[in-house]
Amino acid sequence: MSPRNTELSRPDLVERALEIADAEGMTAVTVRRLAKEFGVTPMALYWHFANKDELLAAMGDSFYDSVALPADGAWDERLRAVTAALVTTLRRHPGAAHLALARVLSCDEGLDLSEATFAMLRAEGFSVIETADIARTALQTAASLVTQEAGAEVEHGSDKRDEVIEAKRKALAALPVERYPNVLECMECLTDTADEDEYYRFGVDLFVDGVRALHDRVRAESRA
Amino acid sequence: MSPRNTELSRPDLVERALEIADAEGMTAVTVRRLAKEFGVTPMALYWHFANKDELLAAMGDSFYDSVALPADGAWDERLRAVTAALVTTLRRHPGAAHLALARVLSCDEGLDLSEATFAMLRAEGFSVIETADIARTALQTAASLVTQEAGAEVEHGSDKRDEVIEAKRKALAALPVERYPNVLECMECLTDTADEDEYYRFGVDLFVDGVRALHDRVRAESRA
DNA sequence: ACCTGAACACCGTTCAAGT
DNA sequence: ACCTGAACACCGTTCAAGT
Repeated sequence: MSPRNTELSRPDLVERALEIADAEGMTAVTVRRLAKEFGVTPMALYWHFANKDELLAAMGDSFYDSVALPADGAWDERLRAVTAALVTTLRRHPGAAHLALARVLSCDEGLDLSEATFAMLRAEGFSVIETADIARTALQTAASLVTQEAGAEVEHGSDKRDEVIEAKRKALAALPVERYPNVLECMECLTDTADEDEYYRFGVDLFVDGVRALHDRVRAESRA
Repeated sequence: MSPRNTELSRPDLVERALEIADAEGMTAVTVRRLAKEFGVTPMALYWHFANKDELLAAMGDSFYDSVALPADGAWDERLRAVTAALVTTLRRHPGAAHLALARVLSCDEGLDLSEATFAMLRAEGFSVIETADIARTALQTAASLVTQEAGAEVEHGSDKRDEVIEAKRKALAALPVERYPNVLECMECLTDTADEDEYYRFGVDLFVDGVRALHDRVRAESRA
């Protein structure tokens, strides 16, 4: 596409791949397409990545570069803070956000984040099993919120998103009112997120509240 | 592969596709592969499905055929029951479970389930936005639990799963103890789910407890 | 109604070769 | 050290044709 005006590099390739994912969906992220973007033959990428999986892994890893781990405050506030921080990074590239899930325990930055979160939860009295589950759920919650946001429709790129959403809305609107009164009542919220900040706050709260309830049970049992 | 001993049909194709997904991962589910399984040319499938997306949609829809919607009990017990019921169906085909997410509001059975769940939440005083978010989270929670279960490694088929998990365990075990003491302590839980029932109970509880906490807040505010 | 044959525009990946 | 050319075994999908 564009003529070679710059050398290839892993970070540049990853960045461009993330942009393509957001613009046209992950299906558009192919070795050949990426090569074309850099004005280079497909096989050139194999010098920088062993294979496509390694490219996807690098894309996943990239999210953990910019996650600030909070050190102060009560444990539940810190848990909320990591979850919110994860949401923030993943939101930068919704189309590729799910790639982060498989990489938490497979890159240094992800491991650092995990270690800090684990330490916090263990110190608060959670068992190893609970700790693993809670930390996994925190990441999963962040990824789900970003990926499943109504109106995000992350599997299609930002190019075709509007028509996909419009089609979905039309399909819902055509539903029989007698049978699906509540679905129709919720139609707006199901196809569009009116207040994004509120949406993410709600989702993170739901998770943290659940953990807090569990925490209270754990404390109650240990006192008994 | 096998010679044509039976006619092609949508349900048979879907069933076989789900089996392939579990055995070898979703990447193995291709039009050509599926055709080969039925001893038929790839284009034969295009009589039964408009395209591959429609096949994937039908796979996703299939999960909602067997979800029992509970009618009695307290609202939180019913919410727990739907979530658990979702877990149960999705667990039948972990490799394809994520396909159910995009289809809740796009097939009759999914819509029926949604309508019943929405009605229950609305009757309990949740707003339309809260209702939509909670219902979405219930499904997402179920899917995540199934997909992210330690030792499930759903993206690789059941054939290569063991070596992938072994590799992951080895990588974690090689980590420096000074830097990752808590990760190492949790290693077992991160690579294997010791008690599956407990794992799912924990995950569903975490979600329902979160909703209950929210519910209490809603009630407290409406009284004020 | 249901399936095939041939063809097209894509994939990821190899390997030897160029500079 | 970094990239190319040619080739291979795959994809999904079309369209006209067979029965």
